[in-house]
Amino acid sequence: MASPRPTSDVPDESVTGRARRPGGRSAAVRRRVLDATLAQLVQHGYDSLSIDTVAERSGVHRTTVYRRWRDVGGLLADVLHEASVDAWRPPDTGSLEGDLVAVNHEVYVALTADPVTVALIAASFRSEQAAEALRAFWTDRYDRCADVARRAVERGEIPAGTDARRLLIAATAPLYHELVLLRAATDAHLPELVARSAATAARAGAFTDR
Amino acid sequence: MASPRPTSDVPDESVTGRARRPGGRSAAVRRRVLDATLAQLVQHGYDSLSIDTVAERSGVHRTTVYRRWRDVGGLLADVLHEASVDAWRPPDTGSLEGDLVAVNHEVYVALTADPVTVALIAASFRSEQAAEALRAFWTDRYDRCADVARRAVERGEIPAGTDARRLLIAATAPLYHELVLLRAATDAHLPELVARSAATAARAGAFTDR
DNA sequence: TCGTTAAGGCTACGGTTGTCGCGATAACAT
DNA sequence: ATGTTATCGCGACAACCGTAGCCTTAACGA
Repeated sequence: MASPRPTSDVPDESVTGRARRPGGRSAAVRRRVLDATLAQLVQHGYDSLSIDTVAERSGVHRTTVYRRWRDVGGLLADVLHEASVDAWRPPDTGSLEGDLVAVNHEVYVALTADPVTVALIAASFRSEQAAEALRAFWTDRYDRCADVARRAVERGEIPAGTDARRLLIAATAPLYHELVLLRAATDAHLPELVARSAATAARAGAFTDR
Repeated sequence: MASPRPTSDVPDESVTGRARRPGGRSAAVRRRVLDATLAQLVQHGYDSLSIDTVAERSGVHRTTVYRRWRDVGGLLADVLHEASVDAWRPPDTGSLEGDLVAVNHEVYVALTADPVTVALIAASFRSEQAAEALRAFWTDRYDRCADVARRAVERGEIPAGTDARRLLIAATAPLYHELVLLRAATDAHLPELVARSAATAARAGAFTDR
């Protein structure tokens, strides 16, 4: 006994293509596969994304991709994971309305110009990994956005006790609803309109507990 | 010439499994297939839904189902189409808040207890037919909900000029967001909470134009 | 340097998915 | 009644998807 060899510990991050021998080759494989995934997605859209196309494009063997990422959702989850390890902070424009408008513009761009976001949402219905990655990503972002509400309270714009998460969701959800679920005609100043509504609502105390 | 034979008119509703000879056999086939689709969905979930399973279950040949409905999205679109031809009216409880809460309870049930809704959303990412059917369904429902806002204006609860669609979306979108996109822990009184926020916002004039 | 072994490459296989062409059947018009 | 033809059933097919087994390569530790 004694020395606990790392034979079967490693928490379990094998989920996102993480390897126990990440040096050299494995890292190169991951890089090639993720690059190929993103390139394929950008060039030919979500429907073209399959393990096979990514494998061929990356030059990595089919079975290897299957083993490490399991399915398309796994690939996208890893892409998102890599992209979301950043120092993103919510905008700080000096007013609640300004902050919310800025956030919504980012959401708008993500939903209309960035194929990864929509692809991940689509994949989340067919892959538990994708769903989990998306949930984690959004939770993280909404947590970081708590500052927006906190600052607004400090400035006296909105009542103390305002629930930051509810406020942020009220500000962004209609955008997702229109663009992702309804796929309605995209009105270019919808982000502003929705953000302003949410700000008004917050000022009226719509998101205070109880 | 003369007599315009119905050889190739029929607008184009062939999209939803509609046949040009709907009598007897075709009608029976449609019935069996739609019944099988719904039964399969209820019993084994969306993932189990494929043209093949539905065909086998219904006793209709694979190729026939492929020809008339094209893909799973087409099947679900037809199921929805059949189910949504009803006389649904938005609730009329006597107050805006009451109406919104009632609507949200219906949405909540649809998203947590009715497999068709979520299945259709999932399918809408992979099938143009499903996306179109969903868009049409929601447009229709939001249109009917305009009464809720109209009555609230008449009662003097909210300002004239309130945009009914924006109000309704503000009331329901956070629910879709939490349950469908985030798949967050389902808080049983979330529908009420969100509806009340929207009512407060509407009273504060958050949804008036400009 | 060298042994251990995780990870990648390869081949092969069975199941599923979507399509095509043909012949049979029955809906509808005359 | 009878002819036309839309629709269905059928068999076959290629393409794709996911997995298993086995061998090779190279990461890592001693």
